[in-house]
Amino acid sequence: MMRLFLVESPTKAKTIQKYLGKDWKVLASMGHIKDLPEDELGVDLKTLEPRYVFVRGKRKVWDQIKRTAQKCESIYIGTDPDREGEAIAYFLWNLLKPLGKKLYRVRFYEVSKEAITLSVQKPEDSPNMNLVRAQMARRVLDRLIGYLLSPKLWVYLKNNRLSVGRVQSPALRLIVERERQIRQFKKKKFYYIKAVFEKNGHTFHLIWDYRFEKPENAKPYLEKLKSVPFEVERVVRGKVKKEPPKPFHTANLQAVASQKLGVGVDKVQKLAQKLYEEGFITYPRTDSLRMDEKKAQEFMNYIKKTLGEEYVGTLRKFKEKPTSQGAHECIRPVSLDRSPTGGVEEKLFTLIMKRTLASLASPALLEKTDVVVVPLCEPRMEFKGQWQRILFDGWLRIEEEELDLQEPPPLSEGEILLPKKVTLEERRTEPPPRYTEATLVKTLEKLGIGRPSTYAQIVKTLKDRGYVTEEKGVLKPTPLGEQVLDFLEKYYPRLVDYKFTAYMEEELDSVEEGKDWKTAVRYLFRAVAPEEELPSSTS
DNA sequence: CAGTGAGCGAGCTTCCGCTTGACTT
Repeated sequence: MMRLFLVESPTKAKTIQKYLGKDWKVLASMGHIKDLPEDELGVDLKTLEPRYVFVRGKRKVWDQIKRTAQKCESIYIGTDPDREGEAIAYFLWNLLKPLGKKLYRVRFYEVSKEAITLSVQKPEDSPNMNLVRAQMARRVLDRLIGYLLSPKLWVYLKNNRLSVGRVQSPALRLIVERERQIRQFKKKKFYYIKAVFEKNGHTFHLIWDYRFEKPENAKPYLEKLKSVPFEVERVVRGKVKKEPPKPFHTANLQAVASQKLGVGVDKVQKLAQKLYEEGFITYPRTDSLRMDEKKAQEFMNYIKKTLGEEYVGTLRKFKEKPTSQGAHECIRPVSLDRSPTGGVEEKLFTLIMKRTLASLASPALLEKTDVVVVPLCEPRMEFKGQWQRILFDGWLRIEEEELDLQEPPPLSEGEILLPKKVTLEERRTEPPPRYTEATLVKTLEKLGIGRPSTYAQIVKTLKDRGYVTEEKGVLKPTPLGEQVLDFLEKYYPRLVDYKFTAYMEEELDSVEEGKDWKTAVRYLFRAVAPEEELPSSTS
């Protein structure tokens, strides 16, 4: 008699099928099977009880699973061990229960033969209901906010296609707020004095770190400095370690790759998905920085073989963010033996490979030199400069990161110098830069807004709604986007308050520890929309 | 009798997050 094993993704199913062999049938749910209905609220406002229906097109998937299940003696549900995966497991469990077969929930944290076999040997008797309820809490709160508050906006701005949401609205605020900072920003010119020296054919300059508002103010100093010798007061050399970068996860990869390859984050995600499906890289939607120990060892051996022992670093453990769900590994090559050839795909793979290897390589060692030179006159003006050079390149050798490095000037303390020239430099203060898709995604991740599978989607939603435009990769709010934010700041300020959204996360997370999910949702929704009528629980 | 306006109801729209492949632009 066969046994059935269920996972979320077909690619994973194929791999696991190979590990488990012929006595098993491995099928994929393709994500969520059941969800709230699309065309109505789907939540009872009195009881907060959600009404779940088949996701469009998933009835077929379920039929296939059911047919197979009937032929099997037992069923193992191996969806991802995170909040969403647990919810998928729960719905599968409820659908399968009537079949009267033996049901198990299994968890594994990497797709390897050992991990799968072990999980099957130690199955659990039910889904983790705290995790399931935590997912429901988020789902229902997001639905209430989205479907009850968006219509307010339709009335207010007379446009039935507008939307607000727990994720998109704070993202909109980031972009609008930055635009307002830029608009208010007054560019200010300022001036500073630069002294150029030459020694042994080595030309270098030092700067007096004092800002003049008007060039006239600098004049007396400039005059004085023209004919004055300088004394080298300090030459301080120190060694600085430059640690290797962390490996990639989704947010990181989108930010770095879209910048380096000059493509949008959605394109990066599509390419990564393709590399994943072709077996070149690990799962591309992850918030984990974890790396399989054996794989890391293999990569380090490769570094040793190609660059030498001294380039081998360590496998570091990174503190997982509280939002991290830990179901996957970082994004890394599956193997160094196979790589795609040609096109942007190869470039993306190379980027991932280099970052992966670099993360396991040894730190670079830099020599930092601080120089202070003082003119022999009053008042005391400290001219400073800083140089860095590489003593040992370490991981830099792999990533080939461009560093602005120059040889320090050959100076020793007490030495007297005559400047070649002393000039007044003009600069202006610059406003903060607008967000690009890449920097927005990074900021969202930092604020804990959104999930790896939706980062690219968030930007698209804001564009689709006409809230922001993108020109030359730069995001700007439209007048409509600004109106929407005005509306939110006026009527639902907490929805666009980063501190409150962080607090919301905390409250929702407490459901995972066993707090009643409906209480949390009711409380949070009331906090966001106090005017909104949400009847108290009657029970 | 033709044209107007109020009132009503139906239909469409909206969230976030998980996953591909079958569609269209």
